[in-house]
Amino acid sequence: MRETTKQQLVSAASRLLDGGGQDAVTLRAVAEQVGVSHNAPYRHFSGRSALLAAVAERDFTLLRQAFEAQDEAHHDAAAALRGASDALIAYALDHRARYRLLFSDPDLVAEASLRQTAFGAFTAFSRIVARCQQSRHLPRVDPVELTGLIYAALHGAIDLHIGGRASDTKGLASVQATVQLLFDLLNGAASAASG
Amino acid sequence: MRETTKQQLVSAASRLLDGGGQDAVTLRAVAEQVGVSHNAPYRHFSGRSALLAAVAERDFTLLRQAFEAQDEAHHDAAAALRGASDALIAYALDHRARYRLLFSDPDLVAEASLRQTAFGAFTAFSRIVARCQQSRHLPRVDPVELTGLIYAALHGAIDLHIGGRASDTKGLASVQATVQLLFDLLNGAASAASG
DNA sequence: CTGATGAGGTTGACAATGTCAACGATCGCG
DNA sequence: CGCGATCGTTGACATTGTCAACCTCATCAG
Repeated sequence: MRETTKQQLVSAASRLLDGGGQDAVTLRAVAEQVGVSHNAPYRHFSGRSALLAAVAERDFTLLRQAFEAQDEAHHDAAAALRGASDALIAYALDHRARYRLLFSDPDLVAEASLRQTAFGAFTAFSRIVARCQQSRHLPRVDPVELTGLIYAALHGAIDLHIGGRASDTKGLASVQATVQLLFDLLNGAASAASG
Repeated sequence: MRETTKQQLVSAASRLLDGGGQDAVTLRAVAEQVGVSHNAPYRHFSGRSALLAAVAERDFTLLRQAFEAQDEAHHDAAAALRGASDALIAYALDHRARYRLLFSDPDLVAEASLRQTAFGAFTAFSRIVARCQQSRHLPRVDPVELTGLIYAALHGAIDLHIGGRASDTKGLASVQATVQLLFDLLNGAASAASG
């Protein structure tokens, strides 16, 4: 068996999301892509938002795995942090509408299981941050608070960039430069405190 | 004259946005609130997105004014920065859907004049950041980059909080705590570099 | 074998909504 | 007076999410 209809629906929704944004993801278009009738999705999802939640859940899991992979791939904690950040940035810029769905969609908070999955990605990221604190690349403040700060800065930089709310002149460099600046300054603060 | 129909439409849209989120802002509901027919809005706006853009434009101007007010009200640059941040946070938490419209809506980038207005708010904020650099409360790196970082962290913390993507257990404190941590660490980095 | 059961799919309908087209009033101005 | 513009109205239409009713067919108890 290749892919169940349910999985096909999720894949089709992801594709439409990448192609034309949120508005392009109509249940009817999704159904047509899979080759079923306009009401078939209701056999697998309670409605449109449940389908989008499934897309988000899948991608949050992929992100968590990407973070874990970076954590394991790098002996140097700072390199792991850069790798995880770059992975998130790359995902966001390659799949803007999907990124927005995961991190900014207001209607998605309802599903409790999705919040759990989202928190899983956050937790994987936090482990890398904690390693950086151990190796004194980051200041030794409350690890959860610090992860929250870095995660927020990353998300904010990405989101403002995607939305064209910031300077807008500098392209991809802008996000990476902002994040790099944060890491440099935090590194400076860590050195100041420990040295 | 109290308020032109056009202004009433913008106000009604804001109200609906606050009350029921993006989805509640249907052109028909807006028209009904104002007491005109379902097609009257088209005499003032080219369509739904143009109406939302007008809402965003008005609020961006209000935010810019709030930033400028904080800049002028505080002799201490650090206090001005805190005041401006608190103003943004308060606005965001009081008007979540509106905040999302201004800072995260993907369909709003089209309007060029709106980007200008959004940039105006950013610029007002950047002046406060520059003052903090002068008084050595913030490290003396590129002012635009630093403003971008702080703005991104602020937005990210707010957005993740509104969306319930972060720890979620700590309420309003979470956003303020995250921002405060950033300011403390940046202050530490500034002292390390200059002292 | 048979017949009930349930999962997965289909067709048809409906209400809400954004948008377009055509029509109408009201007022300033030649 | 009459003309045009501004503002508003009514009516219609396509799209879309969603519900209800029906179909089909594999599975499985008896």
